[in-house]
Amino acid sequence: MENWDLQAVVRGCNTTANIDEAMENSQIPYCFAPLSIEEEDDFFHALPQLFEATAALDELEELYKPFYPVLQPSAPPIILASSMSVPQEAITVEVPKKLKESSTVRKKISRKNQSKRVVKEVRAEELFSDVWAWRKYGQKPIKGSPYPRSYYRCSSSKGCSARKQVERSCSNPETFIITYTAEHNHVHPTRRNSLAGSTRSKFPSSKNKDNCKSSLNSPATTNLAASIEEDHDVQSASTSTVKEEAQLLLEEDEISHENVMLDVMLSDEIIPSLEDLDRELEPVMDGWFLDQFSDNFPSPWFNIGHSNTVTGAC
DNA sequence: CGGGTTTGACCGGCGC
DNA sequence: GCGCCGGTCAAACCCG
Repeated sequence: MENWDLQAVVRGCNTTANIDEAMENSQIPYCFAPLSIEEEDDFFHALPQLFEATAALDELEELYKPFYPVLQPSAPPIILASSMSVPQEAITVEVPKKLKESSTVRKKISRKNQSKRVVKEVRAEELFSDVWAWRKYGQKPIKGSPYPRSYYRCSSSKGCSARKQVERSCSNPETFIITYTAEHNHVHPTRRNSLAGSTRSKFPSSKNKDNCKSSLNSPATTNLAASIEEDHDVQSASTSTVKEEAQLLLEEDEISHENVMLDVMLSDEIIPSLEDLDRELEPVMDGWFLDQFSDNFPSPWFNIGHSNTVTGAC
């Protein structure tokens, strides 16, 4: 049985001024992996060629912009889908499709939006680490790949045409290829997930005979990750946790004060159970988390709250 | 009831 | 023109 690592916290609010400044000066998209402070210094001093590639990075950043969260002026930067220990590749793909005029407007728009794509390769725990809420609308087996491709559209805002395809990498089954298409037509999502009705367990007891998914219900985003596992016949512990979700929400609360009411509502649902979980699992998880990630994050970020993951009980 | 996932059907693009 | 393939739709169902 394959055990997925806990879904890592891949989005951090780095509040240190030097890091903010470094990120701005370097023109590196926030979605790139965070470095420790020491690594960061080494990074920018030892790689002059990096700055020669600024133009290329600018282009990359431009292509990434649609997927950036729009921050409040006073908000710290968000690191989107950063990698913990695995280098993250992000390439843009110009799709040279000769798109014919479609018979319907809807189809036309849909196809048109595929003219530019952003492809990322991420680990399972990073699949749904962005700030947007995604709703699955399809899944297809792909020829030449043993794994199906799942199709998601943004549910953060009605009418948003942003789409996301998730497919497990053939060459490295531990990673997933995420292809973003189209753009979000709204700014920061009002909620990370549309929660109404979505807190149901992905694994109802009647269908749960084969797996030992955590009984912890978690918001849709978590269920999406679980869905991916199930899609690929992977039995595992829960990859994400309500605890992490709560941490993310707390971070978002710092980012967007306009969402205070919504976050409070969510926190009310989640936090009490988290405290119980925390008491039980903290001794184990703190040690594990520190071992896993303390070397991969700048300490300011890490201090925000490192005990924000929970294992599923398998 | 509303928002989620699942999944078979449908449609357009493309190669032969 | 035909068939394959990928992307999307939408009905059915699930869940709190």
